[in-house]
Amino acid sequence: MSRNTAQREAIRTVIESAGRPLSPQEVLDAAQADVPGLGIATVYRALSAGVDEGWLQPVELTTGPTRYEPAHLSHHHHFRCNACDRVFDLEGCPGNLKKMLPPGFELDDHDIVLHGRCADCATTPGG
Amino acid sequence: MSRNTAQREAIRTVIESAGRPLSPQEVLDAAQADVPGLGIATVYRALSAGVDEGWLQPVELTTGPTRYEPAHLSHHHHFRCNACDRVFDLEGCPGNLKKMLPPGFELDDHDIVLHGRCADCATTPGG
DNA sequence: GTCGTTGCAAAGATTTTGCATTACC
DNA sequence: GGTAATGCAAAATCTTTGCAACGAC
Repeated sequence: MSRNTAQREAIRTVIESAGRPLSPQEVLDAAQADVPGLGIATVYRALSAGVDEGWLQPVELTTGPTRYEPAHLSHHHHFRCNACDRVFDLEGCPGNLKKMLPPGFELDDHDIVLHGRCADCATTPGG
Repeated sequence: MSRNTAQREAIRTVIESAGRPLSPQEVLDAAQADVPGLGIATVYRALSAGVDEGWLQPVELTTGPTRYEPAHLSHHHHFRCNACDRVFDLEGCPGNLKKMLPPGFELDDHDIVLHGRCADCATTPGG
């Protein structure tokens, strides 16, 4: 039976309120505001526990470390900003990807990652 | 000026004849048939040099290490087999991904990775 | 009090770098 | 012969694990 520690509560709150997928390091940086002594190993363990418990899902990207976001979100894809390295959720899905498969291949799942500049960075002249 | 060493020639031959993107470890395993003493560091350096020289491109996937394939291939996407861990090239592209972007976001590039079982593994009963 | 959780540090795994030696041009 | 490239091993980065101490229930 899992316990409600200050560390895990802080980690969960950070993820639920982020509005976008976070990397373990981003989770650590944000959660340390609540729990100063928090260690990165605890973050990894809490993320792993969250996935096991079902409320958290990993977001595998083509760039950088795995991010994590709440599992209650419906099917969607992701955008990574080349300037600030943040990842954002996108709505919609092109669908009909089976037509890309060679004969005999079976499709289970798919990932789509768009790259570019987020609204914040697109309006920044120098960045 | 770069030199034509047996190591780099073996590495390049392996990649050009593979027909699918290879990981550094796959390149090492295959190229060691030609150059027995080949080391992994040499593979990484040769791959990096190939990207710099323009004939090689990295394939970033949502799972596992970066793969590499020849740069002369036209726009395409990838399929990773969950059973044998190999990656295959796919033809086609859904296109019209801009409609997924939130307001103010700028699209530079995109990756699509399909997951499932390749033709070889789909017909294997137990695998 | 029990036992899941934590924080530190050490260990893995993957990729990069330092350096003396090798070998292409 | 000059110098890019190699191979080994050490380092760097990211993630996992061991273990003694802590603290939720």
